Amino acid sequence: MRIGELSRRTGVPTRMLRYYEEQDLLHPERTGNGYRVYGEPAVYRVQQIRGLLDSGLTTEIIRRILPFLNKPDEIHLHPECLTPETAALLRGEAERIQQRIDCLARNRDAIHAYLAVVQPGAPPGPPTGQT
Amino acid sequence: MRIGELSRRTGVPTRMLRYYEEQDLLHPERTGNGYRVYGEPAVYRVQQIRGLLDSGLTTEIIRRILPFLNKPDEIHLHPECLTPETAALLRGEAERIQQRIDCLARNRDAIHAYLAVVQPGAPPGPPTGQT
DNA sequence: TGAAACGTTCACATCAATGTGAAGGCAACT
DNA sequence: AGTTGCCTTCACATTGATGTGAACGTTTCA
Repeated sequence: MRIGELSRRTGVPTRMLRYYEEQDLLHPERTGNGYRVYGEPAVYRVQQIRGLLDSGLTTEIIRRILPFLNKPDEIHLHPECLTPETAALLRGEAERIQQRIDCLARNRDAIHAYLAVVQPGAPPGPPTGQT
Repeated sequence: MRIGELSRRTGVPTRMLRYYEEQDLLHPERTGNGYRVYGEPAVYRVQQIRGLLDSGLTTEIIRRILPFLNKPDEIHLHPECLTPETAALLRGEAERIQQRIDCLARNRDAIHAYLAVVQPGAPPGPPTGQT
């Protein structure tokens, strides 16, 4: 698919898709006339990038860990490609990610606890409780 | 304590502490000569702000949810203070936070799965495994 | 008293992510 | 052929979070 369709399917402006490519996060093919062409997996990949950016990771970090973030059933990188430095980087980032998770979970719980106190009877789950 | 000590104890530059105040996230007292004076709870509050900022929340969002993020044992806001709009905001933000958590957890797991495949024998936990 | 360490405000600079628009080529359909 | 819509690159602007420094008052301590 071309950039427009990818944009529509992900909700990410084309400007950003080009930016992510410039940042080495996406690597679309090109047709004869220079148009970018993306494969189907690009949709998930873009969503993944967006989620990580939204969670405070920088494009630089994402670029470095993205190659290792695929499903284990499609591990294409041979272990030889993993230098000790890279392993340390991955462990370090996993830890920083965990810290974010802890912080977010703490505050999510605090919000739910507050709502539970002032509005007993509304479950903390998906139901928005409009009615 | 004054701004310098708070900075030392949190690792956050004084510049940022002043900025957070400008953004209405901190509200220190002032001494006669204009010096900011922070209470002990400010330490935790600054760490909380940092964690949330680091996790992708903006100062604007933090400002709006911060009053509700304290321990339930010190709930000072009467339920009357909670308008339906505020409740909806809180639920919405809790959901956005949950999405971040899910995304981060997914990718943390992917990193651990990768490490487990290429380096069997190293636990995914805290031990950095330098030796 | 004078230096050192701290505080204040104000202002300008940077950096990453994103918005926006110009100028032009390509594709499809009427 | 012309119009409409998508694509290209280039470039400048904005926004939020930070860095940095000037100019100046305060506290502390030798």
